[in-house]
Amino acid sequence: MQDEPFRPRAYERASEIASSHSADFREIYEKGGAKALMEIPSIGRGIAEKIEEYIKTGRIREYEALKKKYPVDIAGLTAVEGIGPKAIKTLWQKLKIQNVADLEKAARAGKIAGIARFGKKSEDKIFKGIEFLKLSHGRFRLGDILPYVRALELELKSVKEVDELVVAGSIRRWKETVGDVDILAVSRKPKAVMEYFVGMKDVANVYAHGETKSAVKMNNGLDVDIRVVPRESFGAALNYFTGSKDHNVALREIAIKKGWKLNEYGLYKSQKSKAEGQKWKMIAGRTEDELYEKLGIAYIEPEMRENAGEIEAARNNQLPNLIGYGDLRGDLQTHTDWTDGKHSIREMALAAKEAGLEYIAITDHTKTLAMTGGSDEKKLLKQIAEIKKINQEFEAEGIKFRILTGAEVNIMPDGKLDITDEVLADLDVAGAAIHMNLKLSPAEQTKRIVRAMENPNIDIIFHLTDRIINRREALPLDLETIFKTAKITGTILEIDAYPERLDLKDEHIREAKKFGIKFAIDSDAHAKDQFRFLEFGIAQARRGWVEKGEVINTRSAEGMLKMLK
DNA sequence: GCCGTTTTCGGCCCGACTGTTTTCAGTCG
Repeated sequence: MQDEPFRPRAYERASEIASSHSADFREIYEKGGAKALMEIPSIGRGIAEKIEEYIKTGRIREYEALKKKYPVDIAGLTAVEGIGPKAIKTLWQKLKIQNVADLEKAARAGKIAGIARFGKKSEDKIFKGIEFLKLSHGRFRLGDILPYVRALELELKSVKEVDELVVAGSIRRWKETVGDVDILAVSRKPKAVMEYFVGMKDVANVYAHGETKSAVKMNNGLDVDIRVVPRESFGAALNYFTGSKDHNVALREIAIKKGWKLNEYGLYKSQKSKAEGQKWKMIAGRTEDELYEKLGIAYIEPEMRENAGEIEAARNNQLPNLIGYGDLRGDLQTHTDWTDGKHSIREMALAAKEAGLEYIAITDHTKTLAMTGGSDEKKLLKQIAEIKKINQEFEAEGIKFRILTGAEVNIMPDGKLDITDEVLADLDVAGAAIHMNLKLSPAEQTKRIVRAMENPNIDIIFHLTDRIINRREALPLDLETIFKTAKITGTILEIDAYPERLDLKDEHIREAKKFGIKFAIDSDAHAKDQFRFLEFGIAQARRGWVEKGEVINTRSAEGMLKMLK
């Protein structure tokens, strides 16, 4: 708003670093002062001093002075589609608009159309923007919208002017929540594709309808963007449209250092000719592989493109060899109609086999999770016998599949378990998890988990942080202590693939890896069609840079069991 | 405000679409 383009970006970058940094800035400051903060990338003297001022006094004077100058809800107003800093400044100066409520009132009174550089259309757009803001869902959980997106993808692929089409953006990176859907298409008749796209029957609003780029909102509130490029630019466009933005910017900076230029159409080398001055010659862009190769770094999988060290790793040929989507041979957390699952042990096993697995562990809930009808020792022993029987039937019927016995044991507030060690010792796979008493202090929660891991019969901690995406915060845990204990006790940590959990999440997985911890990727299936969830877990593992060897259920049942306590 | 195997000063990613404009600024991704 003050015509300063770069300083705000520097602060924005610093704030992103702060929110994703594994250690708390306050602790870093207390240990090493402002100097230690300045060692963090994107934190220089200026911002380190601001952080210091904030830690010491609880406020930042410059920020408060700016707030006085513009007593305006900038974050709220920019959330209205089409409203940016310049518009906010004008609206404040001319109409004293401070927040979205003021904006709505002014638009309703027809006051906006009269201001310089605003017209009737701007006013309508603001109206619409506010309406959509009220309906806005924020970010969608990937698992909730992926089926819808795949149907949309199929529909668009069937359009005859579409030669090629792919869903890019955060969906291709398998980010756990999705802000909008980015679709890339190749077509020789982009206009026809655009017309089909904005005319789809589920479209609620058209934000933009251009020759090669359009944007709409669907009836379910999801924003979808499409972009059409020529075939020779497909790789560059795919890279550009997959993001993340930070990853793209970093790639462009590599190009610039070489004196080249990277955009969504390709990688270009400058050619000087006397007659025409500077010209750009395309040197890569048909495929992503070609693009990375020309930039001089190894190909980076979409799940890793967050500018979180992957470019450095690619430059040094130190990228991990990520676990693949077909690498799982078993599933170590599944539920049946013995507790809160929908289907029988046999049905679940056959569905797992159908999904390409060789074995599953049946891990129904235990007795203190009363609402699920959790098992006590007696019921567990009965289930063990039943599983043995089904395995024998399978053998007799020539069905090559193994069912392992197990449980999802409930961890009590003090870290004790609700099943005796004697019975736990009989199980093939004993997982433990927190389901209640979520309000304990970080120290108590951490102690609780540590105690469960120290039990020699507990092989795996299921969904460690107990978060529900978009609904429930992760437990406040001292992860360093937990990861250390997991390593020492040989406890496996689960990557729960249930789409609303995805727990551990990507950043925690990367952190856990540093301690040498092994993982299990489980569906947490409560019905026989839920083995499809495993791909979300694998994606999350890939986002955490996990290799096949670090996941115990990529092994055969025999090999996997040897990895347990 | 940050940063530096081209620089401690002078850069900072790049292009499409829209609206209000007669050539472009603002917004978005």
